[in-house]
Parts: sequence; structure tokens; C-alpha cells
Amino acid sequence: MKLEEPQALNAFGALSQETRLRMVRILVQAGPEGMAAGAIGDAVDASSSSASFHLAHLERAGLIQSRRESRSIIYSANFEGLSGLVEFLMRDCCSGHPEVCIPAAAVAVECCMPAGAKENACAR
Amino acid sequence: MKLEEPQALNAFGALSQETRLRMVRILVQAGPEGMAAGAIGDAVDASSSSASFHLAHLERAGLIQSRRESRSIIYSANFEGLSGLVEFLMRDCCSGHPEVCIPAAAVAVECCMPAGAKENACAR
DNA sequence: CCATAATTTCAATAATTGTTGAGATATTGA
DNA sequence: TCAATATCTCAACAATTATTGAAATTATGG
Repeated sequence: MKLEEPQALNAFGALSQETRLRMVRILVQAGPEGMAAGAIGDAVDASSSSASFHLAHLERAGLIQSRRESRSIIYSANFEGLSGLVEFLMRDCCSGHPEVCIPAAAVAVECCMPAGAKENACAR
Repeated sequence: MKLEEPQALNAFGALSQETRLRMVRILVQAGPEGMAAGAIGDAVDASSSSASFHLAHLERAGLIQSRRESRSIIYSANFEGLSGLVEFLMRDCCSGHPEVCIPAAAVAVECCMPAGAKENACAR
């Protein structure tokens, strides 16, 4: 997802708060299944009201999404939004400077290549 | 540069403000030469006092750096800090999820490959 | 339909962040 | 040394953002 500056500002603001950053991390780990609002609140030690506030903030910022499942509201990471933010940072904010993009590419390779494939990922 | 969570929080906070985000963008464009505080303030339409406040904020967050050059204070982008933030986002925050890393890798290739080399960057 | 569970909403308050203008510092050229 | 330039610092104020607890909403099983 291509982010424009106002959306990027929102996303940075959403991630600039400890409780919310921890929520995102937990939801990324949880994967597409997601977690119920209450469980997230417990995991980050926030009251139900505070958890609700921060989850709404993250959802407005496009970093997570929600669905109802019976009595619970299940939140999950929005990987499109998260990758949009990484892209914004690399492309729009850092103007594609090699000092930023080369390390990023290295992380991408390190994280996403099947184990043992690093050495000759380009050789097949 | 490897960022820990508190530094990442600071960096996100620094980028979550319009004036500061514009300052970073301008300084990235300006490259290692940088720009004088006054020129940056003019470029983003901020009073000297406000510019000083925001530049100090960005410097504390490790996204820019400063040096004195005669009467002026020259600020320039800190590419290590910026790339550290991209890395944090990909690795620590998004746990290296392919949904985030694959698009990032694509941006890295698109931005950093010498023109015309995209097609067969892996073929040599 | 009722009692309960999960979550959100709201208003009051607290805390953090940003703006402004006046004055303080540092540097230079005359 | 003096006047001028560039920038920073500080305190007062304004604005935004976060926390709290109570009440409202939505859904479910009995």
C-alpha cells in the first residue's frame, strides 16, 4: 500500500507510544489469526479502556485491522500498512539513498530467504 | 546502527510531526553537505526558535547531526540512524515477516540498482 | 428475555508536546 | 573592541494526547 505523507505521519505517531508499539509487535507475532482485544490488553498491561483507545488509534493509522468473532473483537496486524510504512521510509523519506536501502536489502535477505539459501540466492 | 525499543520510540516520535518530517526529507535531499539551521527553518516555514526546537528533537532522536561552520550550525541527515529505523521496523517490529520484507527488498532493488541493471541484477 | 461477558464510549483530568517572543551565546569582519 | 549575524535557551501559554472510571453497546447461552 502506497502511503502519502499524512498517513505516514499518523503511522509514525501510532508507533511512537510504548503501549501501541508493543501491541503491534504482539499482533505481528500472532499473525493473521490475531488476538482478542482483552488478551492484547492483558499482554501489554493496559486497562480495557486504555487498550481500546490505543487499538482504535492503531487501526485508524492503518497498522492493524479488526473483525468481530462472537463476543470478541479480534485485532490482527495489517501487513500491507506496515510494509507501506517501510516503503515510505525508504523511498519518500530517505529518497532511496543507498545508505538506507542497502542495509534494508540485507535485512530482507537475512529474514526472508529459506535457511541455507543465502549463499547462492542469485545463482539458480 | 542497531536500535533498541526506546530509541525506536524516540525516532518514531520525531518523525510523527509534520515540520520535523519535512526537515528530514529536506536534509536527506541535501546529502552529507547538509544545510544551515536558518535555511532549514526558511524551507519549512518555521521561526528560528521553532526550527531550533525541532532540529534539536531530531538530533536527540539520532536522525540528524550537526556541526558548527563559522557562524552557522549545519545539520545533515544521519543515514545510519535512518537505516537503523528501517531495520528496526523490518526486523524487530515486523519480525521479518515476508509480507513486509519482500516489498522492502523490491524497493531497495528499484532504488539502488544502477539504471538498466534491474532486469538482470542476479545474472552476472 | 435475562444475566453475563467483551468491548467501546464518554467526560474529566493529567501529562506531554508545540509555539511564541524576549533575551542570552557564540562567531566574525570592520 | 564593536556591531552584526546566526542560533539557542527559557518561561509562559496553547494544543494535543493519554489515563481513569463509570456508563453504554453488542452478543451469547440458558
